Parts: sequence; C-alpha cells; structure tokens
Amino acid sequence: MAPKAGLSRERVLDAALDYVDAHGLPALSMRKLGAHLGVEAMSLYRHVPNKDALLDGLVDRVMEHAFAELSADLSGPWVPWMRSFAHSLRAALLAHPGVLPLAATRPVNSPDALRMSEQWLAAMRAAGLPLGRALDIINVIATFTIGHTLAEAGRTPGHEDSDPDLDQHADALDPAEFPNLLEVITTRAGLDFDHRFTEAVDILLAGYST
Amino acid sequence: MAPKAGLSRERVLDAALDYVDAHGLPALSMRKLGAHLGVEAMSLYRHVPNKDALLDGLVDRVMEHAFAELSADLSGPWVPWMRSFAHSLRAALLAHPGVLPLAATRPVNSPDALRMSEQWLAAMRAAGLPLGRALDIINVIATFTIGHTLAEAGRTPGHEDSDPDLDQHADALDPAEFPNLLEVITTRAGLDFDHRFTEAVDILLAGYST
DNA sequence: GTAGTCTTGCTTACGATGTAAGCATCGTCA
DNA sequence: TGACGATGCTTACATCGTAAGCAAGACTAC
Repeated sequence: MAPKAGLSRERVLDAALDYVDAHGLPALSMRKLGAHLGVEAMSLYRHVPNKDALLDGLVDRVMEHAFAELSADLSGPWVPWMRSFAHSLRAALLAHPGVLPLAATRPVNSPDALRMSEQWLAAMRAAGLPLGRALDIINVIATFTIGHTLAEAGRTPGHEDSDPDLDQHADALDPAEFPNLLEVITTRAGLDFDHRFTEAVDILLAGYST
Repeated sequence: MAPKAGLSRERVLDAALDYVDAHGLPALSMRKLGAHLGVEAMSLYRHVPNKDALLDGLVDRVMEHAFAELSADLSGPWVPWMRSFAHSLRAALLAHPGVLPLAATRPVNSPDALRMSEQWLAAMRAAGLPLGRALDIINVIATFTIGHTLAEAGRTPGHEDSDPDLDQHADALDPAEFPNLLEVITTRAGLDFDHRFTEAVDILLAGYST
C-alpha cells in the first residue's frame, strides 16, 4: 500500500493529507491511516501525540501551501498583495477540500502563519494604516475566504458529489412558490463562484482602502 | 436528569441543543443524550433516523432562530433588511457556538430557509437587481457571516475558554520578531469583533448597492 | 369486552474508534 | 560487547453509532 521505509511526522502528515483528499475526512482513522502507510495504528503515535494534533498538522500543512506562492515583496500598495493572499488561500483550501472544515474550525498558530501576520501588519502600518484597522482587514479577508470556500467546496463532509445543494431539490420545488429559485437553477445565474469571490474581495479591499 | 414523559423529535432536538450548548459538540453522543433525557440511547432512534439527521436538525433549529426575529416586511430598500439578516444570523450562531461548525459545514435546506431565500430574491428583483446579483449578495453576506462568526466564537470545538488564540502565545512571542502582534495583544487594537463585523457588512452592502 | 395492530421504549449485540501499557527489535556509541 | 534510546507491534479497554428483536401499553374494529 505504501513505501514503508521509516515513518516520520512528515510522512505521516503527507499520508494523512493524501488519505483525506482521497476518502474524505470522516473516513480518516488512525488504523486506516496506518494501513495506508503499511504500518500498525499505534506506530503513528510515535510521531504524533494524538489524532487532534495530527489534524492540526493537516491544517498547518495546507496553510503552508497557501503561503508558499505568495510574493515576499510587501513594499508598495497593500491592496494587491492582500488580494493575492485571498486568492491563494482560496486555491489552497479548494485543493484539499477535506481539510476545509478543520481549517475553518481550528486556530492557525503555526510559526509560518504568525510570521506572515506580523509582516503584513508591519507593511500595512508602514503604508499608513492604524494597527487595529490592519488587523481587521487581514481577518475580514481571511474569514470571508474561509466562509466562501466552505460554501463553494460543497458542504457534506464526506465528499460533495453534485453541484450546489439546490440541484437536488430542483424537482421538489413548487414552481408557483419558488419561481426565483427555479430560475436560478435553470439559468445558473449567480452560481459562478469565481466571479462571486473575486467581486466580493474587491469590494472589501476597495471599501477598506478609502 | 429530565422531565421524561414522552419523547418526540422536538424534545430530542431541544435536548441535544441544550447538551451541546452545555458540554460542546464533541461530547454529544447518543448514549449521553439519552441519559440527559432519562432514556436509553436506542430510544432516540424512534424519533430521529440517525445521528447525522439529528445534527442537521440542530442546524435547522438554529437557523429558525435566526429567521424568527426578522421583519417580514421586505418592501422598500433592500440594504437595511439584508444588514439585519446578517446581524440576526450572527446572533443566532453565537447563541449556540457548539453548532457553529455544523452550520458552516452542512447545507441548509430547511423549508424555512428556502422560503426566505425565495422571498429575498423576489424582493431584490423588485428593487431592480438582476437575479444573479441578488443571489451573490445573499450568499456573500451569509458566507462572510459564517466565516466571521467561526473566528469570533473561538475555534476549539470542545469549548473555547480564553480570548482569541493569540493570548496563549503572548509570552512565547519574541518581542524583537513580533512587535506588532504583541502590540495587538497589549492594546487589543483590532480585536473588537462587533465593530469588525458591522463595518465589513456595511462595506459589502455599500459596495453592492452602487 | 376481545383481538389485532401501532407506537414507543428497552435489551442485547456487533464492529469500529482513539489510545494506554508494555514488549520486541533494532542501530548507535561507550 | 553491552547498554541504551528509538521505533514499531501486540494486546486491551472504554466508548461510539446503530442493527435486530422484544415488551408493554394505546387505539381501533368487531
């Protein structure tokens, strides 16, 4: 099932991410993860204190991906790099929808994340923003991105199969009572997540930069 | 432990909401919920098909609370009632932080929610908005509110104890490397969730109404 | 009233989960 | 060589969701 050859926190986390991507978060158990690595469940505990810590590790992992592609150059106007943060975060979360509920739920206190926040705050203050406002902007962008992406990734934790939830109810909706919802389904108006996200982020950034 | 006297889906759901509020979502098990109601675990299955359905019921319950206090009068400009929806939703979610991760994760397809959406869409179109744009606004407000509230309610699913996560790391932060984060902690600048939420919602609504 | 059906809650049982405790097998270094 | 720390395995336990079937009352039809 797997390369075997020496566990490590890294390998355990990678395998867990693999497994969650493939089978969904609810399917992840220490035993199955062990099997996936060709190893017994209890062996994992040599490299991870418990399952919760493992899940935290997954979130940190995904966040690293989000930060990885970010430009380190924070000079110049803050709006462009804040926007690119939003889009990178969304991309990273969508790449691993299984961890999304975790990312939404758990604090992100990885050194990377703290360092990133610190640098952003510094850069935004240098650009003339008060500290409190800078933090508000960072948090609003981050929380909106998470909220939006939760909706976008389909909600059922197992793994989403179809389009947004509405479709399932399409034929159960009484045309007389729900004309607009039905029109949404047939025309797909307002179901473009790309557009919705981009526009909302721009509105927020524009609102904060005035 | 409880009134006994005849179960029902209503009573089961109410008790579950109670239990989650009191002990946190992870502590909720069918056995413990049964005990809380003075009944055996398997008895609950007469009124709820399985645990997942019970959790869905909890989400619907909380959403009902959010809708309950909303004005039914959707005539006139849409910005005020959309804003009041945002604030009602936040209040309802904060009132039951234990269900928040569920609300963020599960589709909301209760009849109430569908009816509400339909009416909003109708009212916004009557006010001249295109259908797609109306749906975007509803979804952006809803997803931002959920994202923000997830962060606000403290993340650890068990039950948050202290202030936002940063505090725990206050003394572990090197003052030379993290001057801005430390200043946030000491001055509490940018940690006013009320203000942050209100401002962001207003920015979004203003942005969409131009 | 009596017999039959429905409803509700209980009992028992099974497989899966997270993880504590201790054992076995190493490679490394004195 | 012999001790030792690191790693993985074995066994065991409490807890979980829930399938299957039983028991006792409530209600209906005659």
